[in-house]
Amino acid sequence: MVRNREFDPQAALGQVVQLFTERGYRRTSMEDIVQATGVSRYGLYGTFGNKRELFAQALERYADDMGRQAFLRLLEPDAGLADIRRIFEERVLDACEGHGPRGCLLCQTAIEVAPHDDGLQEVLLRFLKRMAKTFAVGLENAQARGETRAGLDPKAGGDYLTGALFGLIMMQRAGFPRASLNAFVDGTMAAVAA
Amino acid sequence: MVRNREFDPQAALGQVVQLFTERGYRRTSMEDIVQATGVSRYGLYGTFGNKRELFAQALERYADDMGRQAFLRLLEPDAGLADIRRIFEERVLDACEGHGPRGCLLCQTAIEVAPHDDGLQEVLLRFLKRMAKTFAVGLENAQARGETRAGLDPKAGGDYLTGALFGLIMMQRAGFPRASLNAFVDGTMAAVAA
DNA sequence: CAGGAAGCAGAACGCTCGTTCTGCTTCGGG
DNA sequence: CCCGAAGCAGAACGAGCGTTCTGCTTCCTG
Repeated sequence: MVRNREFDPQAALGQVVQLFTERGYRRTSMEDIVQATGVSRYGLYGTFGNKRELFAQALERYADDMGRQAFLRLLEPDAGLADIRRIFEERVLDACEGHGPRGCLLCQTAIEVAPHDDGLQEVLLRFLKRMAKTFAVGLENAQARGETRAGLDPKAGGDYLTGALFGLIMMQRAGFPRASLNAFVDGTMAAVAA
Repeated sequence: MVRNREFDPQAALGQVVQLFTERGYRRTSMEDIVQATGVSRYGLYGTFGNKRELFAQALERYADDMGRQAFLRLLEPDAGLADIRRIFEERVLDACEGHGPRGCLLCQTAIEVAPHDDGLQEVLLRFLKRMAKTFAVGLENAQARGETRAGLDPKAGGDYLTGALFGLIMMQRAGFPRASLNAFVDGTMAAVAA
């Protein structure tokens, strides 16, 4: 060990996440990644392995960030439906304020990669199951305060909200106007609210 | 005009739809299409144009079939929530009975193609708007018979159901078990039912 | 029945991709 | 202070892609 690395792997991985999220797996070339991160091929292959492994690490990173930023508050006992709604609304705002729809790496993976890569399919499903469980905990908290509709099973509701979030993201990517996205969020909340 | 074509363009396009639906745009090569359809490159380029135009025609065909097969009955006056539910349930059965998840060309387009191709984005959005409108008509019919939840706006509900259908398909592609898919369908119907 | 326009199969072309290799630069340890 | 392990930039390679071209076959038309 003599010469030191000139780049920060975590920062580079963050930019890789963004690239894959916007363009998907096949449309993002290693050359694109070299350009965007400023890291040499040598550095990329030495630090992250090949393209597939790099994608896997980006996926892991994306899911971790998502869990930390958006979903953490659902685990607190005073969380409620408002916090669930906020996750959906932030997603809407995120795309409308920002420079066009930013996409979602989990969706990209589900559609483009997972059906052709059993390993990544397993990883993806693990993240989604965790997301569904977190939603379920949020619903339990909401239920304890009587916010949810009668007869709602929190576990089933967690699966439902997970799918609904992806439906929203899909509408975004397809180019639906903001009014339609808001209608979707309202409909989703109507499915679980009292 | 002397020598006759040896293939049926409509039959070939049907197989192309299947290929793009399963593998997506980038993962499907013209060589794959030649192999699957048995049509020569000459025939493909002469009849359909290049790959992008072929995809556009496959998308058109897919949306037409979808509209004809699943959505037509929603337009009849005696249609109701049961018919809407059946669209979702058929989608669930389709993937579970069949040979693995078949995917959805509209989802593939929304995720993989539309964000990078304004023309196809417009085509896609046109189909989805039509789908939302058809759902809305179905909801109006259901509303007239008092099946829908109080205060439901059929137009907003149509947008909601469109996004929900894509959420379901995404869950399918991600590998969610059938129980989760059923939970999603139940949740979706709970959002619109009385 | 013969000419030729149109369809066919497959070779070929130019390009881009993921990955590896090469020669140079850096800088801690003896 | 200099040796060499490790990082760097970019050339290079083999494979696969979308597309076009070539030589042959078919069969309607006059």
